[in-house]
Amino acid sequence: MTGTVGTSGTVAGRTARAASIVAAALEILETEGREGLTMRRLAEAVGIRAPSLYKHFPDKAAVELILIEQWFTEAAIAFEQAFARDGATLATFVTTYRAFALAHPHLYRLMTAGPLPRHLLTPGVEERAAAQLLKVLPDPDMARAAFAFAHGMTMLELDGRFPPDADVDAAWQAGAQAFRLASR
Amino acid sequence: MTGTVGTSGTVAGRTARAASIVAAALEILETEGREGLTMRRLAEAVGIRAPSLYKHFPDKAAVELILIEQWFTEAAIAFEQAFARDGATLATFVTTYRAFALAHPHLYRLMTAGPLPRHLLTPGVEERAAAQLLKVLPDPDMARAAFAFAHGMTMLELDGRFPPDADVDAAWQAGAQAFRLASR
DNA sequence: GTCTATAGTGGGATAGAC
DNA sequence: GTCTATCCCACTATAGAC
Repeated sequence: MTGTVGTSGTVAGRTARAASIVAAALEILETEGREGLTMRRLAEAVGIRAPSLYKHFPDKAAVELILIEQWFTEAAIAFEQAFARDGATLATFVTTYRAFALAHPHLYRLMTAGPLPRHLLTPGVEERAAAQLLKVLPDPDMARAAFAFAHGMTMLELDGRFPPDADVDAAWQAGAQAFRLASR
Repeated sequence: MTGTVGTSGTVAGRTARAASIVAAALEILETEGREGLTMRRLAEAVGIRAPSLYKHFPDKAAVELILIEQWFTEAAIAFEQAFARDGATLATFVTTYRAFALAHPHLYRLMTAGPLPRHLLTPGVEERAAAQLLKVLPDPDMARAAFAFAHGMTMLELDGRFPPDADVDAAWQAGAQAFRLASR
């Protein structure tokens, strides 16, 4: 039981081929980054020719959007599990945030680069992720500031912007401490 | 007295033509963004053909590097002046930081995207900008955290990632408040 | 649903004449 | 220092046969 039915069986409303395209896209993105994810490269990984991809997705953005949606949900689940395991604290939040981003740097960039096409996202996907932070920082403005801190730290870390001698761990902790103080 | 001497007079060690190329590059970058800045487009703005650019700069990266250097210095000056005028406070820092980034969004992206080629930067350029923040937040870890906050807010704001109903001003203030509390 | 062929666009950079 | 000509690369996407 793999969930497929013949050659056009569906899993979550997508054909098996479409699912394999998304899987390949994830693999390429994670190993080669966003520039590495081209329609030619993607087709090659799946074992077909590039034009055939357009029988399954209208364009490249559609493939990327599915990755983004999938991983918003993955992130929300990661936060939910971490909170259940280690307690819903700011420390847990930043630790989980950082670990997620460092484990999937290219995916993280894809998810956070440019405007979010909210009108194309499944409703609730974004809220589910955001709700986790609001659990530990109920004030929306403070929560957004803390989110910005986490995002900024992540980008600076991924982009290698901190000087070689910087103690990045300590900076994460200092920021968490600041927002902990402010939330009391 | 414009500082030029004949057709190859130098200003700060660069020829007049090279200076006009950099000026045009800035203009294009600010109005059309980083993708708009191509060697063809740049040459057109200067009034020459693209291959001629390579008589003045080894490659495109060299042109971008000069812009980055120039504007690191501009940013440092902006902070120094703001501190002198409004006092060296965290509030002045975030206000100046945000204003600078919003006034030059494409330049800001260029300056902060990807690894800093430190070995190519004039020594002291980066330090001068960083020193300003250390005046108000002497602990280097806390300073880095506050810098990450400012960078994150800026990127989220420039990328249009905040929901339409978010009070971005309030988020900036909340973050500033958090780091102010933590620095006491 | 897959293919071949190709359109259309754009980019950075070099060679060599003047 | 400028030009013309050109290379070589890459990309997204479409048309139409099978």
